[in-house]
Amino acid sequence: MPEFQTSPGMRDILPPDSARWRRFQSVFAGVVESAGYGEIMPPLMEDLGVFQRIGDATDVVTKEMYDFDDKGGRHVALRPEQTASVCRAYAQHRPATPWKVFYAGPNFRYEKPQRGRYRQFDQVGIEVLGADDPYLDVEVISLGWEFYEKLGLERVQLLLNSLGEPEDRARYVDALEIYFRANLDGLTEQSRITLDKNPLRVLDSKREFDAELIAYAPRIAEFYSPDAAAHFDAVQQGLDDLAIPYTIDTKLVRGLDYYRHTTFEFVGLTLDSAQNALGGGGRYDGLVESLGGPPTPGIGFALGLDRTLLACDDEGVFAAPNTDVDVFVVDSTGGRQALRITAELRNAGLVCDRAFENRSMKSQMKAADRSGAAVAIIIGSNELDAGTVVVRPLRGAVDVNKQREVPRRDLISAVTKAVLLAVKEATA
RNA sequence: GUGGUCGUAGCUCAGCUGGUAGAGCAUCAGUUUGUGGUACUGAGGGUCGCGGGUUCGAGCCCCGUCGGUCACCCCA
Repeated sequence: MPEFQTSPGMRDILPPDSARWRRFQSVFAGVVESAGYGEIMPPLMEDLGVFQRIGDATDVVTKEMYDFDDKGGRHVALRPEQTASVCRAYAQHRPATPWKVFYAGPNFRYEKPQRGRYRQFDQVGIEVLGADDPYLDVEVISLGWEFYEKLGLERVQLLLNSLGEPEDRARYVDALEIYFRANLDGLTEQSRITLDKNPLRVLDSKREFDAELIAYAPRIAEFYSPDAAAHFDAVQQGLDDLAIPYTIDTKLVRGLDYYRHTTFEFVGLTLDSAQNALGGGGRYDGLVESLGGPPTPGIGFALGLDRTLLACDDEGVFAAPNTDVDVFVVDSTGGRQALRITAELRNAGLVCDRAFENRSMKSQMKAADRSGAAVAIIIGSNELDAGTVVVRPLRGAVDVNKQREVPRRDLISAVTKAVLLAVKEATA
């Protein structure tokens, strides 16, 4: 065992997984940029207070923050999510509205790690600040939906709910609390603790014992104001217009305190129920204000990379991209020729690799095969003397007769032709 | 944070009721003195997560600890 390993919940993303991650983020960027979203890259670390605005009833804020005093005595924290940073940035820079941004990058939460849950975890997401239009809710949700489609995922379910206006939500919370307090016998110990902290979250319990009481609990829909009901209706109509299927889930209350109106979650149906949330979001307000900005409505979502990739694995879609090279240069004269030839080929736009340490030709050919290259360039003392190189197709059966010796100056054109031919044969 | 479970070569794992460590794959080399996929031969590679204890003797038993994983919790 090596002396040092990654800390718990932290890991190295190695090739070819790293290429998959990068493609994941670029597919996401493609989807949201097509809708006019620009990337925001907030710092990894902010004043602790920025994140405390998320809500002091949440574990994310109270127990899971990576916070410390920096050398200047500032109490800072690694971001546990990015919505708060986006709102802080809005309050700080005051961009024109609606401000549509997306982000991609790591967040940090000090949790006990599990599969699909890490202390450093990547999310992609979008936020829109400064517009309170139900059709914006639909746009945001549809972009998440479209992203899953682009990845190739099919077993994804969209759960939808509305928490109403803040006053609706408050009245509902009161009613819930009264209901649960009158029926404490029907709640598990855990749920009673949750009830003290945040009655809404009792609805989230997946414990069987709680199920019956939750099933007969008051419904948020009974508390909607006319405006809230109209907003929610418009969102549903919009989703219908776009033929995006959704399931109303009145028990869907998001983890963080600042949500109101529309909330939604994307669930991976192939995943175990405890870890099946691929992403979620909703409409919020008060957050910008609490960070020193003007009252500003916001909506957004965040999608977790890890679980989404697990879902992709389950469905056999969005595999790691092929990282094979086009050409592999075999040089049995010591390596200097390979140095010059690879430089030439790369200049011409070809992806190529070579062997080092002057290994035997057989060994270099093996490396060429392993590299996945379509073509090998071989140069030995004969070719060096004759001013030629050997162009050898590598796909298919081993057959020395398929290779050609060409003048050194025809290298680029001969290789390009051979690579194209190999690609054509592969797709035929 | 609480509980269950696992931790042997780079990877996946085997190792009987305790008797001083094995396979497959991978790597390197050779069979083939200039040519890859298959085959054959050989080589390198392990303080059995770490630390204590019991024992004549521990990969195996006991305690602790670290890490993975699962459930709870929380959440993406």
